[in-house]
Amino acid sequence: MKSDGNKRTMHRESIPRPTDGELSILNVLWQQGPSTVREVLMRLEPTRAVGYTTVLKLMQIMVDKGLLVRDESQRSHVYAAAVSEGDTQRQLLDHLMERAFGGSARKLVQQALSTKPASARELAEIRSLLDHLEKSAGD
Amino acid sequence: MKSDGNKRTMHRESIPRPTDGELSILNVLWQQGPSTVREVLMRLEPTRAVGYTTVLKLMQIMVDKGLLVRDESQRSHVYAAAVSEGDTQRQLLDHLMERAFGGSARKLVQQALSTKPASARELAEIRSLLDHLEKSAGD
DNA sequence: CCCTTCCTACGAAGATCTTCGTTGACGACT
DNA sequence: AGTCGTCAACGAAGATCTTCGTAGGAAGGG
Repeated sequence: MKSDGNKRTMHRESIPRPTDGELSILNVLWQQGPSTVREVLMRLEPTRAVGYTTVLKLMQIMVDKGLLVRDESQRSHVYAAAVSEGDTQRQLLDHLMERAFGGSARKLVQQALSTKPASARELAEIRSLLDHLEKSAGD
Repeated sequence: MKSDGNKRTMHRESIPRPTDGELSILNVLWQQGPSTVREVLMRLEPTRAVGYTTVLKLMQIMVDKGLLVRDESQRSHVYAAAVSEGDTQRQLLDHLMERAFGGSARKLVQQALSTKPASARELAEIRSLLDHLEKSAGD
């Protein structure tokens, strides 16, 4: 019995921001593509002390939340990220910008750059990005 | 009876990252300086639906955590931020950078700038910051 | 003095996040 | 068929965050 019955009928209602634990799982899935719980665990274990059922539970919850999708055709279910890395980064960044930087991208960027100085090449890349933005920004 | 007895003996053990609720209170204290619970509530109410005791409790917990300091010499205790806005921003940003951007400041900055384009003046300010950084960054 | 108002302190409830033990099912191997 | 390893499902526990009701003390006015 497939128990839960996936809530296909559930309205898409914006997907919630992932927690730190969820993000560590998403990072694995973004990096290595669709994976089983075991495969995610293998990747997580070196850096985290975490049990199999813990990861399983988390990933099941993430399916409910809409963060992951699951393929149950195999005995070992295969999970995949249902949200893109970029969208997630944007969402988390926007949230932080609002809560801690008064919505100012400038303050955030300045803080980010002064905290962890990038390499000369990275700075050049950012500068290049600025060039692009400057063309379209009217103030 | 001062009840709790401030843990002067407690080691300073790094101060925890503030939660969203705590951040909204810190924002008030950073903006208007040391304030009573009532004063913080006044500032919060327009945008949030929150009760007096809720804010009181939160601020008391924040004192325990080391996020705020309290002056009890008045009947209405006066609270002040014990952490600077910049330090807090840096802490939150570093955390997000690690968890969601693989520690890359460049990716974070690019995402931030492309999400919410700054004005021409802001871009110029960032460019100026880059000039400074380039001088000191050797890579 | 008593009453009203404002304050702190306390405890508890509900929500969410994280963790894991246990159970029952499946599959392969003997 | 019996055994062993692996898996999903479930439930429960502990931690943290947020909320607020209630109680008791302090201050000020009548």
